[in-house]
Amino acid sequence: MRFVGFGKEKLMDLFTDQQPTVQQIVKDAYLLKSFALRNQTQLLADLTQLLEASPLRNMVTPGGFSMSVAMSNCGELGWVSDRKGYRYATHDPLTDKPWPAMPNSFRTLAQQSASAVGYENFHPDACLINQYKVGARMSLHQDKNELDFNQPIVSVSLGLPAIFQFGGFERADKTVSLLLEHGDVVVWGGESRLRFHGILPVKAGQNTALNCRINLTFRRAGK
DNA sequence: TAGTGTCC
DNA sequence: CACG
Repeated sequence: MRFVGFGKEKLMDLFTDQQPTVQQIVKDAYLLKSFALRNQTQLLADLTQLLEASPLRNMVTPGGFSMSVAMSNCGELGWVSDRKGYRYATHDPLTDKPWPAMPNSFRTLAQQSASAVGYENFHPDACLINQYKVGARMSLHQDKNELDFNQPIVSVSLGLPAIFQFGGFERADKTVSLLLEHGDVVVWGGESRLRFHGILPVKAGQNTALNCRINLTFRRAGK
């Protein structure tokens, strides 16, 4: 086991599991390196298709600021933000149509990721698609608009690398930083389900097929 | 506070 | 770090 010291709370013990690609972070949080690479061709094809139906758009926060991350959704429910607040909606406010169905390639990856770290009954009904162009960021926040915190969060990273910050249960708590690269998956649930997390501004990058970072976040939003 | 501008 |  390799201890990685991070500040006052010694937040992180990071160690390698039996599977060389799976690392556990703090409690009930896992990094699966390169886990999404196997099916990436199908994944990207499905992504392109569903974004034609529900395009990426920059949503507005309740405070009135435009988010630097462009978003869309697929699945029964989609996360939306506007001046009224954050919530899940069955329909895309841009098209007034239901969000595109969650492709099998998406669902399978999410469930396999969750199973790989012990969440055997993950049934996502929502997939938030985040596009980070160079410079885009996501400040520390909690995923707490879902109805059932017993199900984990599965986050899939594609394209440009980014630094993921994983914190505590208050915004000011010490955070740890993880480099998330193309194909990496982060899963957190249980006692870590409501930890603050965020993404530092994405830097102009390497020679990737995508000139941006795409993040797929799978959740059980409804009951 | 799922942001931003500004100060020291 | 204050601001809304």
